[in-house]
This record gives sequence, structure tokens and C-alpha cells, in this order.
Amino acid sequence: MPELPEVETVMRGLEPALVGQTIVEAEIRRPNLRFPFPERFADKLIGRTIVRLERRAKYILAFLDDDTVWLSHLGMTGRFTVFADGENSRNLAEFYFQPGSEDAGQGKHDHVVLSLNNRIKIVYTDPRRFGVMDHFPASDVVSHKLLANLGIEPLGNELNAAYLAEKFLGKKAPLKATLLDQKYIAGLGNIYVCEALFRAGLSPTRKSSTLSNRGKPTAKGEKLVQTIRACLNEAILAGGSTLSDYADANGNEGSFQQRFDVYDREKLPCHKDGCTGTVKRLVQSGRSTFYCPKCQK
DNA sequence: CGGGACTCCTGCCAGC
DNA sequence: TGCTGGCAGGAGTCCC
Repeated sequence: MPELPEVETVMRGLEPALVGQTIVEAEIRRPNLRFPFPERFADKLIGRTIVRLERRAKYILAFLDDDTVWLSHLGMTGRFTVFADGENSRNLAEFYFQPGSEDAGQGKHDHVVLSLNNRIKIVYTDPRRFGVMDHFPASDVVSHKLLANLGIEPLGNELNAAYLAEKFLGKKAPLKATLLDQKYIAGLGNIYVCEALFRAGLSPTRKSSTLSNRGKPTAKGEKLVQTIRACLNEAILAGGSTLSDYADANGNEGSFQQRFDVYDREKLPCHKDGCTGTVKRLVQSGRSTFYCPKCQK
């Protein structure tokens, strides 16, 4: 589920339930996700109060009251579910919440279960286990292995045509691949790259360097910056995209998938006004790309 | 070094 | 109906 808009949505859903609360129990139900959990992970979380949440790229950072950070990444199939009983759920947004129950967190792929002092339970579920959790001093946020090499946030001011012109100068890799590379722009994933390229009328196969005019910004780059921002902002407003709901969440699901122009629309007509093209699927660095060959050049 | 293939893991679905 | 192969929102690592 998770690219930037989905992670942002998840974080916003977690905030009212977590911030200001203290972790009273932590159950780590297996040794690892993608990587091993930290040593004595549960002990490090128990007794800590969550001071605030932040999103960096596709990571959720929970800052704790002992100046440490609990980091989470949802991988492909990770999700958090908040279990709240009637009393304490009343003041929380309806989003993402399930009624409290005795078997909360007992599912086959429920790997981490936290109980908070407000009687809320937070369950992390991840069938494929491509997710990540870690815990480290807050002072290490900048240097942390997973965070140190991330590029700029696409919704921040740093993303502009000049940035693309500088970073993409001389880059031969296909534009699609470079936009997916988190060391340039952090937070984009397969869906929103496809969608932003469609809106910009740019082919995923063109060389990245074509958005750079000997290091100077281009109109195409300017357009792409706009469409990236628009896609992400619209998706956040829609609560992200929900592609499968086998976890059967009770809460609201995102709806941006209903507005996809190209993603998962192979062989369907191009949405662009006046374009008679058909959406095509191709594989770039092992991943599906959807685009309209007729209007994306 | 840049670029691409491979890898982790489970579930689902189309096609036979 | 049941099996098989392909594919899935990510990204670190390895190899050329």
C-alpha cells in the first residue's frame, strides 16, 4: 500500500492515538521483519512516552521521551491497525480504527503489538515482511543508515526544476528509474511516478538527462515538478490509494486508486482529452511501468 | 561509478 | 476444482 501519500495518511491516523501516550506493553512476535528487530526491542519501548510522529520519505519516526526514535517502514504490505474500545475511541478520528477485542494482534501476520496507557492497542501486520523497524538515539536520525542517503522531500521547497536539472545532468538512466531512486527524491513509488509522468506528458523511458539543459532548468522539468506535487497532494487528500484490503480494515480506505490514469490500466483507453492512445505496460528494472505511448514523449 | 538484476516473503489471481 | 506461474505498493546488495 505504501508510498508517500499512504505513509502520510497512516501517520496522521496514528497521531491522535499515540502522541502523548505511554507504551505499557510491547509484544514482538518474531525475530525479524526485513532485518532483525533491535536487541531487547520490547524493553526499549516499554515505559516510553511518544512525544511526536514525523514522516521522512516512506519512514514513520516516533520520537520518544528518552530522546530515542522508533522507526517504522511499511515495505509493500505493512499496515498499522489501531484497536480502541468504545470509551477511548470516541475522541479519536474514525479513521483506521477497529473496535478493541481480545484477539487483537493474534493474526498470522501480526508481528508487533503495542499496548498504550490509554488502553489502545497498535498492531503492525505485514504478510511479506518487507517492512522495517528500528530503535536508536534521536541524535542518529541524520546519520542512520536507512535515512542518511535519502534525497529531498517531494512536497518541500527543495524540489524544483533547478534541482532536477542539477541532479539529472548527464544521467542516462530512464526517467522512471531515477524518479524511483530514493536518493534523488524520497517518497515516490511505482504508482505516483507513473501517474506524475502521465500528467506531465513525459515518457518513462526517456533519459533522465533530458530534464537538464546543461545543468539549467527546463520547462519539462518544471511541468514534472508540478505534476509530482499535484499527484501526491491529491492522493493525500483522498487518504492514499488502497489496492488490496485483505487485512479487512474497518476504517476508511484511501480512494485515489479510482483516479489512476495509467497505473494498472494496461490496454485501457488513455484518459487524456483528445488522445486516442491505449495504456501500455512495460517492465523497467524489474517493475511494471504503465504509460500512454501516444501522449507521453 | 552507474545501471540493472536479483533477493527477501507471502498471497492472490488468471489461465490451463 | 486444482495446480502453476506470474505478479504485487520497496529497496538493499551484488555484479558487470
